[in-house]
Amino acid sequence: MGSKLRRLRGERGVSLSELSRRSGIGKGTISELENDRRGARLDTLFALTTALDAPLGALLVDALPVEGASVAAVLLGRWPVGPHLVEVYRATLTGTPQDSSPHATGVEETVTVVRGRVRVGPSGAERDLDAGESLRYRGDLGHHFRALGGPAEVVLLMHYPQSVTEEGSADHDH
Amino acid sequence: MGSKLRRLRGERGVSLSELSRRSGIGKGTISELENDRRGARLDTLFALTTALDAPLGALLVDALPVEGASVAAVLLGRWPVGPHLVEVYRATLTGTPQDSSPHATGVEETVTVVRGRVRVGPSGAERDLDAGESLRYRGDLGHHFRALGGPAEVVLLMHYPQSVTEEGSADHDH
DNA sequence: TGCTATCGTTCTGTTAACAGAACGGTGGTG
DNA sequence: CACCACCGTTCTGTTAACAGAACGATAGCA
Repeated sequence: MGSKLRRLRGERGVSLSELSRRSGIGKGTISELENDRRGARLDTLFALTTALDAPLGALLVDALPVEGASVAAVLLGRWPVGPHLVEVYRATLTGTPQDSSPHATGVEETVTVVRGRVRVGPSGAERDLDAGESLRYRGDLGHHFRALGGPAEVVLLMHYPQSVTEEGSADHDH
Repeated sequence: MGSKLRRLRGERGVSLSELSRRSGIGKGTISELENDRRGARLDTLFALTTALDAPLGALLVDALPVEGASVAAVLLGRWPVGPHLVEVYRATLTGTPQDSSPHATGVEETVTVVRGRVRVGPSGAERDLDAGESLRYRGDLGHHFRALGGPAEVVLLMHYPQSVTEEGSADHDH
């Protein structure tokens, strides 16, 4: 978790001391959190993410592992639906085209565009979506992501046929 | 937060002592958490939600306030997109038809069905959706939710024209 | 070269989150 | 009634999360 906090702070270009000032959390505390020398209380994490203008989830879960440099994704939720598993991501797409290698068989994806314009879909059958539009396609074929014009934001719903993924941990090893 | 934990535990029909056994968290601890006599550490909340087979978010955020008895919704994420505000909910619909009074003007909703079959849309223009299908409609008109057959599960994306809603808090009053 | 500012880490004392025991309350059974 | 099993709350001692000070390191500037 500490690495996520450090990365988040780095992205914002904010020093540890300044984050301490903004959030009201002692800077020794933040330092030890970033170095995984401590677990954190919920209110502490909330104060930090608020000061960094980030959702709490950014610290709690891992980014989508399969996607590449032009997709930054944050897991919003994951739960079982019968024998299946559903994951919801909030993702930001940059202009660079992004090939996504096929996922496990049976995976279906639903993309809903929140901002911008996106070209997405299985290779050879891409479609262009404007903000507000949705597209559903099979994720077990190769497919593309690409923002048209400026950067775009989408909500990505992944539907896995069985819960092969292991349950996430609070990674509080200490 | 304590009330959410207590409600969650009640829904599962599990006693405080048994939750303590399952989660490895002392039952005095759980009792005081439920009565808001304490703040919690992240690893504690994670152990509890895991034992209750619920997502962490179920404890952190409030349920959708506008909807009624036949819709149980959990906020998965909320973030600003330019001047707008986007919210993503995971919702469970029971068979009873649910009228939703119009939201503020400009609100758009996107429903993606995850499980079951759902009749949804603005009054007079409902459509039936199977698992995997999506529908987008204006939320500032009256509209209906209704599971067909068994209970259904959907992901609900709300798109507000401006961020009127206040920022959530970790409600750690103490 | 000093002086100062800011960085991130480590140290110190306080506070509170925690486990587990002790407690009172309630319902079932002989 | 006594006895028992379990419930949820309150109490007690330990541990660690926290604020803030002290520290060394690095950089800018006269």
